[in-house]
Amino acid sequence: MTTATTNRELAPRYDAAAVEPGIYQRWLESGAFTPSQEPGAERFVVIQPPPNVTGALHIGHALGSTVQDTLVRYHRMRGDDTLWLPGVDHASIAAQFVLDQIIAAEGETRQSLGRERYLDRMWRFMEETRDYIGGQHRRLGVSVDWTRERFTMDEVSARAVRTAFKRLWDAGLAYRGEALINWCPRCQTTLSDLENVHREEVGSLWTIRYHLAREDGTPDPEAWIRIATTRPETLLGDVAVAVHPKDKRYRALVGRQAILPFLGRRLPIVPDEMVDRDFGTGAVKITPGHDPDDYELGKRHDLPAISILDDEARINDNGGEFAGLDRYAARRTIVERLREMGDLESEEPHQMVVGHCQRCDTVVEPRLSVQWFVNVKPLAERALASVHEARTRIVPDRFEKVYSHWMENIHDWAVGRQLWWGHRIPAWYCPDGHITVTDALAGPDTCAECGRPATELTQESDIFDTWFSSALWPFSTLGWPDATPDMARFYPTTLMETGYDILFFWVARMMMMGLFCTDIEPFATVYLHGLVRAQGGVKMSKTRGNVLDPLEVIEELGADALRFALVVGTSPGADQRLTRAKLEGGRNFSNKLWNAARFVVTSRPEPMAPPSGEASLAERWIDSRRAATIERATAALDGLDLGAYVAATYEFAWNDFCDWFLEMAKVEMRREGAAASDRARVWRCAAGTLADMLRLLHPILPFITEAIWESLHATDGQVTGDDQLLVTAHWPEPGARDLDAEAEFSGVAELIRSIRNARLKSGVPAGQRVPLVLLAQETQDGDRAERARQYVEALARVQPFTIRAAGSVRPPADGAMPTPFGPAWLRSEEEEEEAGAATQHRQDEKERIEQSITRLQALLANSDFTSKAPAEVVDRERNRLRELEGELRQLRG
RNA sequence: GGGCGGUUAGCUCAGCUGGUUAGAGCGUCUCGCUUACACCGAGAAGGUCGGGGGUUCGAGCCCCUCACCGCCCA
Repeated sequence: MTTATTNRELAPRYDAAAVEPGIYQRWLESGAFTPSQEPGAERFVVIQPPPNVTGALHIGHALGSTVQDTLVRYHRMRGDDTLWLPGVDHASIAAQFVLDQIIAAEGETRQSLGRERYLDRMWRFMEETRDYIGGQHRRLGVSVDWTRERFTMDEVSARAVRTAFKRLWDAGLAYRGEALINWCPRCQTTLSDLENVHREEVGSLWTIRYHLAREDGTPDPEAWIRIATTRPETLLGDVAVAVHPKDKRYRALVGRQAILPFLGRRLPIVPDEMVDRDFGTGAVKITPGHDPDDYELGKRHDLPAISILDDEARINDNGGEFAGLDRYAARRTIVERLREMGDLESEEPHQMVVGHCQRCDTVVEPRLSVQWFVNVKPLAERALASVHEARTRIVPDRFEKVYSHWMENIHDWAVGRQLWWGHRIPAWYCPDGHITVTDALAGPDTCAECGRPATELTQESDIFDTWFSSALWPFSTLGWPDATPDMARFYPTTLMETGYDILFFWVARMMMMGLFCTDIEPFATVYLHGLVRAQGGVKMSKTRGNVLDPLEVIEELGADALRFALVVGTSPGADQRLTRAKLEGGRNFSNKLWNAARFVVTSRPEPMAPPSGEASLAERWIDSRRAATIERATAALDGLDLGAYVAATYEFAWNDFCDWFLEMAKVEMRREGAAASDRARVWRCAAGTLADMLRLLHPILPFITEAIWESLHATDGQVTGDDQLLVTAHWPEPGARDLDAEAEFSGVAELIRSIRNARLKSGVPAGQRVPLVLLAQETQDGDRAERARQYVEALARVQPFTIRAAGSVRPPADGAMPTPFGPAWLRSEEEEEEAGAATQHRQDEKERIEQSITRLQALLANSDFTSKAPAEVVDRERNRLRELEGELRQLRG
């Protein structure tokens, strides 16, 4: 019957690269990823965090997608109405950063192309990267519903953005106003506080003399106040000098004026509590146009704010003779000039914190500007209550504190960006200064205040911060603001899975905007995963050259291996190190499964007799282990603990199924004279267990389990049932545990392990069969040992295996090894020679047992323990002591 | 400065509401091609659970304190 075997021929090594792509195609064709409406089914809805269209997915994306896919596949198998909706984010500042570099290589700039051509170019660029990202996702195996794929720049999203903004405007929460904002001179745009990344740097602290003004307003060459600054170039924008009101050194100077070098401006010396007396000289220059603290102080003292820098951080016309110099050139020049004038007292190295552009790392410039803001305080209050009142749960829960702290100290959100790629703010200005905000995609017909026709209105050129559209993602993707069927069916969503590093950027804002727009929390649970680091705990970065490209890993080791490695041994919210060894562990596990399946598939009895007869110990035991594993795995997945889920299924597959059950099943199936019906029954058990194992492992290892499922289905359709594809097969039910079988098995396994150990210690060649005598303690031990005979003989290579009743034979003079059934020794009854090496082993054993006995006796003699500890704990210790005493008796023979 | 997390075997990490002798993978050592798998099998060695103090019959787990590493916020 060669046809059957060639049909099922499987290579001895699993080749993931050859198998995986075809499987993904089959899933797509089956439509498995599109939710099938099951009336009354539980819902499980995940909206995928949209990766930036700017580049490729990195290993962090792979982690998020693996976690989501694992949970989604699990819920799909449970029969839930499951939707995982994919999409990408337009990432305006990041996208422009990348595209600017591309066109720079062609000798173009954003400005030289102009807005329209630049945006055309952007759309083309985006199509390419989007395809690449989609391809990466497919290789990873994501079971997203591609028919619902969204983009933050598509029209549905555009409507959502406009509608949300209009509502904020109508509610008085959106406003346009002047404020000191974070400006990136390279990206040429405002940044939100979150995009301004603070970092410690070593700079200088300069001490400068500001001469005091004489009566006639001219500087007094003999009198000055010493101010300390880290940014001398900003003195061009100084409007005052501030000192602490209680600082005795300067009390006499308060109310007088100093003269600004170069420009001659009179600077009042003002008292303010903000000033740190211990910093520098205790006197600080005040530059409201270029420092947030000074800006606040300026408002308190009614001081003007002067801007001295242009868009590119060059000194503007307010800087007099320094106009046109770059900020750093201006700093050098000004310091030099002060030195020449004798007004520079000192320059010292100074540790300070400097803000950098999150995207391009340029030093951010605080700058006075008119901007669009959203007052998010009222939204934050609701978002805070949602978490406090547990309508949304954050996992792990320690992040609730981080979330709360941020929400409680929230600042207005600068939502405008001076960029081109993004949603343009839907505000129109009329020549009279009126502002019209509309949610109509076509724009307003007339000025909302004076009725001027649209032709006379001009639209705001700023666009929205990308995170503004991202904040609407959980419902804009489902068709909001329209009451679409998907909104009704899938909103609010079940789970938001993302990295803790964007808790503020994104999760917090989704909560706020979700509540504001839809009056309900956008998701029930937020699951935050940790960072994936390289070996040694360092961040992966291109400059370090330690990045792992998901596609390369997938091509070399398989998507399943990558998925496994990303989840094994992790706990929620914790950072992890991804190493080569872990990835290989994933591949090795795949190969193990492959070979176990290969054995099952190829060992099917041909022809197949009707299975019958009583289940063997191996069958009863593996059934019970399977039940236990299903319980563990299910509980772990329900608790979002993927590390525990993988551990449970891995142990079951490798230790229980492969190492023990299959070896025992071989014994039964290969036993000479075994009835065909027994062989059939054992095989069905093996195949059925394998099938459930595949179900259990499918969420984390979707490709290989599907591949094996296919061959199992072809081998014996009865095992796989009606389910042609594993992806839509049902999650297994635990069934009953068989604790008797588990107890009996552990005795047998213990016996086998003892014999193997003794063999090795005695130097018996591995292939050689050894005689073994077992002295059964009690009659039932003899029965159990007899039942275990076939396993012991095969798995411990024993021949002959002699079982005797206690007292019928004398153990050898050097003692015996203790086993759960009684003392045993590796000699036939006739043999009397010493197995010398074993003696030391037994001596070690004896000492170990005696120590434990002493410890337990002391414990049980302690009346505090016996009276205060729970009864079952005390009983357990008593039993343990009894067992140990038994073992010791055996050892002594 | 405030907050959070971490410190468990050589490495990477688990360890549930405190309850037997603290586990896994990799690595190491000893055997082994026993017809699923050497990307494997069998066996073994390896830990004063960061230091100190406390609570408790009992602490890797709870409390206090110190040290070091990392992150977030200001």
